Amino acid sequence: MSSVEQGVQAAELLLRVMKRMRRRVDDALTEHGLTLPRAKVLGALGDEGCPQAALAAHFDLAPRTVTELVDGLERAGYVERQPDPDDRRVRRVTLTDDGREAHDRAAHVRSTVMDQVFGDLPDEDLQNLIRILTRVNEHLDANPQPPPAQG
Amino acid sequence: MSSVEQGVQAAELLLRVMKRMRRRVDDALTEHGLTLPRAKVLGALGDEGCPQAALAAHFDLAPRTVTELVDGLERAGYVERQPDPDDRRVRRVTLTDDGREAHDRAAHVRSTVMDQVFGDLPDEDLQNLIRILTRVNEHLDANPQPPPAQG
DNA sequence: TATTGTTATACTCTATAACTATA
DNA sequence: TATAGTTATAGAGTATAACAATA
Repeated sequence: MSSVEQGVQAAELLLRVMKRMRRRVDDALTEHGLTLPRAKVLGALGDEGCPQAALAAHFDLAPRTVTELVDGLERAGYVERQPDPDDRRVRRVTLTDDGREAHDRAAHVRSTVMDQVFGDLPDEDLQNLIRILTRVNEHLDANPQPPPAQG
Repeated sequence: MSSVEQGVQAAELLLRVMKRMRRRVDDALTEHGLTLPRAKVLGALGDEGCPQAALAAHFDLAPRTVTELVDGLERAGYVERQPDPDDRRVRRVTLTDDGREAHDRAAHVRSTVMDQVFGDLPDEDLQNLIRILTRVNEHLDANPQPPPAQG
């Protein structure tokens, strides 16, 4: 098999693993009243909260998208929007006690699923996997996405 | 580092690689008038077309979702709905010539991106990656998702 | 009765554009 | 002028429920 074909095969296996992992995390989070994007937002909130623009930058999302995610979390009672004393345009998103609990549950869900997925790999394979994926990520860093053709 | 922590680290790397791969494929498909789910549907259509229920079963989607995807492909001129001579309830989804071309472009996009992502890995790493991911998939097969708790 | 695919409805994630309040 | 976040609008993906046509 050629190297390109092997690359495609690896990518397909990766897609398959990811889809199943994602599905398991999604289902478990749903039972805990969360979605993956919302759980990530909870995870990004420190103790002092965070302006929405910082979330947009951190997750590379449009401001409107952050409004949507924060709306959902606020409806669920997991965050509150609080005024920023230094800049009246800013609304700081802060965790409620329920939000902190939800975040802890989400973290537990995540590590449980990761263990379900990778738990039976021998240490050597796990280390190899980490090394190879790190290399792939570095390759992606070094080869940014080409912009759309202009012609 | 514990094995569980390594599992979490591997999962995070995997998520990161996947997200970037997915983003590149998405962007390239957008330039070709497609989305990932729609491209997959195109790929599943043989020469004789396919009833929508078969697509729903194949991709594990609700019938309503298939209606939506096929609507989009039909608007783009990539598929047509044709009556089934044997069962008047059934609408067979068939590729148009444009649809065939779009599918070919999508396949090319996919393998190009896969090569961008994995193309610089040494053969040994690629083979290891394939072996390890195959094992993970087998582990997932052997450990189906537990149903939601009933208490 | 069961199946195919629809309309009706809804939720989430994502986005752009126009706008308000503020800096 | 520029920034933060909103409303308005849109499109994609996903779903359930009710329904019509057909088997």
